[in-house]
Amino acid sequence: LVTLKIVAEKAGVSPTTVSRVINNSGYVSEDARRKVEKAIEILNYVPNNAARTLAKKRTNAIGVVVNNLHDPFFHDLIKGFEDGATETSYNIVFCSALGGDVAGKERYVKYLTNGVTDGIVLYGSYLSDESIINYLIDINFPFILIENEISGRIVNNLLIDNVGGAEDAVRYLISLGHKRIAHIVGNPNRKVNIDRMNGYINAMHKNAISIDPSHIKYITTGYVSGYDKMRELMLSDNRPTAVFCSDDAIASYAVRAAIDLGLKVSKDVSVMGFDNRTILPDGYRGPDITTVEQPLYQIGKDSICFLTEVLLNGGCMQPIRKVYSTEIIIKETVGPVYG
Amino acid sequence: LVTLKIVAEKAGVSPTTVSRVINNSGYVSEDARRKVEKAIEILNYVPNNAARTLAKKRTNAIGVVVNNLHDPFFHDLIKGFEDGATETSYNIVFCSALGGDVAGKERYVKYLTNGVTDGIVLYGSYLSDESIINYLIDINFPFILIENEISGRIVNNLLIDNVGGAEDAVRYLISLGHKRIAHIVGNPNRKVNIDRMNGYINAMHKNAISIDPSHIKYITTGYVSGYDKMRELMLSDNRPTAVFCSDDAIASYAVRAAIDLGLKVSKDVSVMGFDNRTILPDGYRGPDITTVEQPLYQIGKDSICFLTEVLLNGGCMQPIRKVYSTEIIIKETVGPVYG
DNA sequence: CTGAAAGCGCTTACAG
DNA sequence: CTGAAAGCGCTTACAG
Repeated sequence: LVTLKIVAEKAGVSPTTVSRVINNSGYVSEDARRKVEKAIEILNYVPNNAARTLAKKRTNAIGVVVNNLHDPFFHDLIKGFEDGATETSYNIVFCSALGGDVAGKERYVKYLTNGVTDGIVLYGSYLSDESIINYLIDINFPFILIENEISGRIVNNLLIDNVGGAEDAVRYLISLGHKRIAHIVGNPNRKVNIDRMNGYINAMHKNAISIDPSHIKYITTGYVSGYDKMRELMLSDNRPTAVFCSDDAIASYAVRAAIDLGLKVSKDVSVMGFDNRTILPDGYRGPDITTVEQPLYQIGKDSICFLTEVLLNGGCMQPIRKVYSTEIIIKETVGPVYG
Repeated sequence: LVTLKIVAEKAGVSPTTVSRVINNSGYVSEDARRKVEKAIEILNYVPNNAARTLAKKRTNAIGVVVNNLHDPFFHDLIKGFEDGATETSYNIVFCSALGGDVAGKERYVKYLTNGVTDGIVLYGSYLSDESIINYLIDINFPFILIENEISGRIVNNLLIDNVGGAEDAVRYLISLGHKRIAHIVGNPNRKVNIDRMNGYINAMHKNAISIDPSHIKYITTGYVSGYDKMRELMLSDNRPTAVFCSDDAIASYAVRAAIDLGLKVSKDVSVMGFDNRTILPDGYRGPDITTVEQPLYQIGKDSICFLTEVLLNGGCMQPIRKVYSTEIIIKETVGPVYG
């Protein structure tokens, strides 16, 4: 193993001087610098990060923690992280917890926050992340939270206006004449789904349309059960003319169900999603889903850039709070109400 | 900041004893253990990984390095890594280099190999990774290489039989009566594409079918140019009846081109891919592509498990070399030759 | 079963 | 411009 000390001996200078040249700090004579650089070259020396971290109390790395990194949902977001990475001098490492595994996520956070990164990006609208967030606050560790929030604690926050976006979506359906609008709700342990449901309710109330309680369906076994919920809705007595889903994955299954029932989507029934995912699960090949777009790429990129700023400015910074607005993307699954 | 020393004071024991209980090593009286555990609990102590790494020369982490983590191609592979992670006690961190950026990849490898991980999984069939691989060998760092190889150096290797898989694919086309079989070749700087091309050539030779040189097309601007290449093939004088593509992404564009030309895929022309990707780029919605499957999930999982073994057994282990075989997956884009 | 001491490989005041 | 020395927060022989 080649250490800084060995480099120093080879170069005929003190370890201090070697340190100065690899950190490009303090005064070093041209002559000394050349000797050190040559020794580094010859010995192929790379500084040990653990030792460096311990001495400097700084790792020069940022951690990104998500659930289910394999999910194609992350496509845009990861691209944002990657592009953010090219604009920061920090190394970026990703950690993934499977499913909604809080314990696994917590383990990674404790790992990353103790001498392996300087800051972390925590993604995910999980209510169950509260303990993790509290931990980060308690140890006063720099982090930025995407798409999550816990009441009463103010942190660096990147949010999407899910309530507003859902409200827009439902208002759009109403503008096309729909009144019997159903809602298929995703996992209620995720704040994002609760917000979107509230947006749905708001829009209905504001337009003085009363909601048939049987028109609100919760998925049970993941987004796949959007299929069953849609089927139930379509076969019910008070069949809705439009269905707003918590996300595109659910919507894709709703569309499949409608098609399998012989319905023509957008004509016989409208289906609207949320997310504007480019990649839908399980090889979906139905019509393109009318949806609400959230700027995931931008958020991913911003999260790295903002966190970099936070780290560089130390504590002397206003907490970041940014709410990204959404946009309706008209595609093929929504049409005017029949008749 | 709460350190081990503070815990020791609080518990009224020496730092040595605290270290023993957090590492569960050596003898500790029940009484001392209890006092230490209580102090840890009260102070909410978490050991500093950098200090630990420096002292133990062991990080208890594994790094996974890939290009373009955002690519949905990684879906199965990442799932494999994640599931592998649940079977090892190592923490897993992912790093992503954008595009074919060797410099970025090298930077991450140098970072990970110097006091941040104990071993790394290097994915990708890039010929240009040679310098990285040589570096890893030179510093004697444990790693496992997926889908890559450099001649003359023996390393832990997880490979896919790309030559055999491609040969099978082309033999399958031949068995359906095809003779004028074209090949659209992906980036020739990736070994995988060269191997598959060799498989194509082998199959043709073994069946004594001569190849029309104009039937071998190289993509130019990424998989999207599969579209143009297919168009050229379909409009050429000696139009092929079947086209074998280096991968499914290219094949998906070839299919798009055929359809846009008014051809019926599988009847007028057969298209075969490689990878059996569940998620095709850019919202592909054509027929399901007949292809060759590689067990990416298994490989991802195995890579973590094998590397864990290597790390636990120190140097005293035979190098790993495993070649995974492939399987033809018949879907909708291949049919018997016309007439 | 326990603790004092040295050491892991760096950095950073400090003195010159 | 340069270097000796202390220290970052742990672990691990070693002696008891």
